[in-house]
Amino acid sequence: MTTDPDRPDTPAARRAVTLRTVGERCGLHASTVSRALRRAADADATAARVHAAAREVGYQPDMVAASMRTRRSRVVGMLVHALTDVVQAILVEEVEDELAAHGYQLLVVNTHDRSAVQRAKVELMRSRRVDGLIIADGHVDGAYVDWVASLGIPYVLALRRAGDHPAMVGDDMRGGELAAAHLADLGHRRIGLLQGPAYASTSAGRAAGFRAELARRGLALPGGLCESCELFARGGHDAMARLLARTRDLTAVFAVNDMAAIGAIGALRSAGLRPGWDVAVVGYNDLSVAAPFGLTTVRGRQQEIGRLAARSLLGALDGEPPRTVVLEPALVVRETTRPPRAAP
Amino acid sequence: MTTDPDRPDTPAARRAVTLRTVGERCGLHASTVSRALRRAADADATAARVHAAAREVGYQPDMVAASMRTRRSRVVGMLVHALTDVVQAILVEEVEDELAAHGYQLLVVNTHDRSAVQRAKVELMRSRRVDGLIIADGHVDGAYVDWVASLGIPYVLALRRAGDHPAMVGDDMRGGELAAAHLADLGHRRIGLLQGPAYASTSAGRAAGFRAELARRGLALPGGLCESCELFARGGHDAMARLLARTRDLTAVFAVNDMAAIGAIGALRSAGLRPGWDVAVVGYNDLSVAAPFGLTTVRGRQQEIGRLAARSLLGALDGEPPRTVVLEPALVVRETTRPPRAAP
DNA sequence: ATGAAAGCGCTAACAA
DNA sequence: TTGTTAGCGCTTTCAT
Repeated sequence: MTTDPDRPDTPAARRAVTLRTVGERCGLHASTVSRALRRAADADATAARVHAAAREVGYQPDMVAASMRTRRSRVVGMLVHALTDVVQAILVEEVEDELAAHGYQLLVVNTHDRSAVQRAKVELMRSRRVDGLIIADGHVDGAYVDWVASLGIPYVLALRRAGDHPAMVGDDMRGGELAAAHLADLGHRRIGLLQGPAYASTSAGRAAGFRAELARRGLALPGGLCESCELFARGGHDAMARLLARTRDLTAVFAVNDMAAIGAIGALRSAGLRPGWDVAVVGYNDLSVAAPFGLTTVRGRQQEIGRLAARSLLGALDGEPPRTVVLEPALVVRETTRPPRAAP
Repeated sequence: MTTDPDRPDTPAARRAVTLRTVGERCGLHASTVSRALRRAADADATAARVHAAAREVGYQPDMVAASMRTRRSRVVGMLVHALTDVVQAILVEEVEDELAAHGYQLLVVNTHDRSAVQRAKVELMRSRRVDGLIIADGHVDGAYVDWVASLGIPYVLALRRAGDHPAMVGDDMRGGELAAAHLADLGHRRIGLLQGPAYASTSAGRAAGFRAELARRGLALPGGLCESCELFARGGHDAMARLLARTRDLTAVFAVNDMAAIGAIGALRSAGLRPGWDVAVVGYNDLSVAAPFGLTTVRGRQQEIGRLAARSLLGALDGEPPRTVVLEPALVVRETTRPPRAAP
């Protein structure tokens, strides 16, 4: 292989192609090259010359070096509790797309909602000099987010709120009300609730709104009709099974997210009950799995939340203080909700 | 606020706490501090002293600077086609956990399986000086991965294979055979196929194995019983609907992934057919949604694939050449497969 | 407009 | 063991 040290432009032979390399190629100083490269290729004669030379020697900017010098990494950190929660995955996907469109990259971490992990990973990301943080695993007790805020790094919450920290969220309380109102309007009176962890404002808000709306209608939730569960299919399945083991005297159930609802549907079928006909089911989020299941649900608007969170953080990096945005939910009625068999 | 420039140890007042700061604090040179900090806090007297001083001044290593100096970023890049594909999310989650346990961080990008995006993002990650790449969006036509390989950066494929590039995958061909054998053994003769994109070795392999096993039994797939679809719920739903619009003369269907199978189940129900009883359904991956649906499926072992990919890349970073590992699939029989109504 | 020089924070050679 | 020095590749004064 002919490896001329003066022209290391075959990809395999490349070694440290820097601004200096480009400069030598076109007889200019590295600093001039740096400036010219920031201009468009057709801005002026030198810019054109420099861009051409850069291409010829296969120059690739070293963003690590640039980060070091400018103190801006153009990397954003994002904390999720688990990527396998489809809602969190949607957020990450939207955030990554939006950031990429603005020249930023994304460092994601799973925290499994464990506070020691949350803090450790924030520290790690700060070591990496991320420009800002998107927090999708916030806890209502503000300790964690308060701490992040105290670090002085730009941040914004997504999906879940915590205290008065800037957050892009859905109106979960309102969504819970919509679910309750819908079932009550259909004539249901004994309605079960599958709720999630209290530390997540999403599940807590939905459950609270649901209970409040029922109470407003004089239908306060009977004690035995509430189960806590983890918000994925198996969790919803098991919780519904436990509930049914205790009583079958119910005609509807609201699960605070779609996966739990789908699990519940499975449990109903196993128990010989037909979802929709024997027991109405309402979920939350309107994931794409909801439609083929005919699941009545509440639109969670997580794509928009992801986009907004990314844009909001980008804004914060430009000095605009982030504000909280609350998106209005909407009920999506499908086949799993019908009036009770023996409507009053 | 009292901001003593000599002791900027209140978090709010912190500004550039470097090794020098720590050194000044304990009367040692920055390089000595650097070395001491790499030792355990209880290794020796100076180590203890330095660790204490570092804690006092709130020192946090600057990994950007370290990367620049060492030419190792301790960041790994990962390419997925979409995070909202649960299988990809599982891979990312496992990879992130495994990398974190070894002090590495993860930069994820969505490529939507578009080759221009794949290349652009690989370049971006290289600019960021990632130590290696995990490719979960490989295409069977090797062009993309061949190109990555030519860059000389350590890499390993996950889930999908391409040419002879090192990959951690399931035996998709074998899995397709298992599905076909199971349905044929139950007595099904007219079996439909919902296949995915040909560029993914996963769907292509499963479909090929399925067809091969049927052929081996003299049950070659009738032309009208095959539909291509996008591998998520809506895609499976629509494909099944198209298939049913053409003919109802089938007693079983194999979808190359669970989400498509679930969509197909929805379409069957809409058409007044009972999944399992009127038309048997087999999926692929054994996602957690499969169980509450009673979906018969093939275990895809994506958690293991993610772990292996991460470990394999980590090994590659230590100089061990990665090897291809193929995991054996297993059939998981549930309620959506029964013998045909009028078994021959 | 371009060049020279400095320096971001770290680590690795080398020297003491 | 500890200190000194140099330099990773870039951007940004400052001079020219």
